[in-house]
Amino acid sequence: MQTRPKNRKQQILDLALELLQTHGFESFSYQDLSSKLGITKASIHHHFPKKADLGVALCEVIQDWHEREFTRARNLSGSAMDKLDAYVKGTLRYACGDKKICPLSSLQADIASLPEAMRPALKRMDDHELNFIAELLEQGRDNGELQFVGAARSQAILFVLTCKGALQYSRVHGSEVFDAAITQMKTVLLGESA
Amino acid sequence: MQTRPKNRKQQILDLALELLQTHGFESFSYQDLSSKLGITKASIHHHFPKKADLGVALCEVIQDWHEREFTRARNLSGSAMDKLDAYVKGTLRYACGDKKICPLSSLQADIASLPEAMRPALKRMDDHELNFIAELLEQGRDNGELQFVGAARSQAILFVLTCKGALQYSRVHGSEVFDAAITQMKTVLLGESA
DNA sequence: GTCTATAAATGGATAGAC
DNA sequence: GTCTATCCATTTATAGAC
Repeated sequence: MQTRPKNRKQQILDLALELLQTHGFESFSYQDLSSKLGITKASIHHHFPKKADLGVALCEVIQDWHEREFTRARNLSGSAMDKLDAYVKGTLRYACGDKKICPLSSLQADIASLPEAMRPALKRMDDHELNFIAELLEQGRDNGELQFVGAARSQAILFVLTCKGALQYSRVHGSEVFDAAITQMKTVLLGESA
Repeated sequence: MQTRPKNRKQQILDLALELLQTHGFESFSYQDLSSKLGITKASIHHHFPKKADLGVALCEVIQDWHEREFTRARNLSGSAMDKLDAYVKGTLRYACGDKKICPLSSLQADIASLPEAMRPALKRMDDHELNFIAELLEQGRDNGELQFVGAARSQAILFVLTCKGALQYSRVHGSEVFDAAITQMKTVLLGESA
């Protein structure tokens, strides 16, 4: 309802994140941002002088979001599967929607053209996420709730790749692919009894 | 050794495919092609007037490659797992290498900015590939070699997403991720006895 | 913080000579 | 089939007024 938004910088970041997830970092321009926000390109440059600056700021946004979401999922009172579900449905699916993919997947796809400054941040976030999922899986196996062989980290890789790949496929083929992938994944983890 | 290559058109397509896998369709230019091939942009336009034409031709190249590879894998005398392995190591891994991802993954990532004419081709190829893997999985389950629950198509989704996601991750994090993902995947399919 | 104006580079594309 | 030359639009980025 406010004509003058309290924080223009945040507004730019919000839109940039959306465009990152729908089009990719190299495929949206300051033009896109300025026209959709109703301000000029020069104004965007005032907040983020170079596109690499915007990219680094975007990485911080994603990192903060991950930390909040991981803490939220960890603190749930339910089972390990409930927490994994909170990650998949709450974090990934909610933040992505039908036309968006995971921001980290988007950055990975553009890796060859990405500003140098963004790469360490990307690696760090990927690792952070993988560790979080591995922790939940380990927990679930320890209390007899989940079943899988080998290192929790290996199973975490399988889990994360499936979720993110499912989002990418769904954007092209519809959400049934996402549902099929997640259901199959859960069935396997719960011991193949279904 | 020939100074005048027999088929310039094919040479352009070969390079374009590589750039598609390393940088993405929107991230390589006629400039890139021309400088690396030692001819001018105008010459590339002679063979492919618009970039969408090049894109459609690229889809045909990928489709042909899939058909050859799928036939090759089907005709192997080994087990279902051997055929899946031929797909993973022979088709995907060989064609992608350390710095390349699956061309279909690359196109999926760029879907929002892709020329209209390429989209139906992408959907068709994704389906074709999924059907092929589902067929191998079904075969393996029927002869008692592989174990999984539910529809073969659902398990095929899991399988394909894992392989392609692993390639994408490996480009950023190194090939250990690829190996870990594939090993874990196979262990699950072989009945979790390892 | 936002604007106008503009620079400098790049990308896709075409015309016409050889 | 390849070249030179050129066009037009877009993109990143900067200078300076308000």
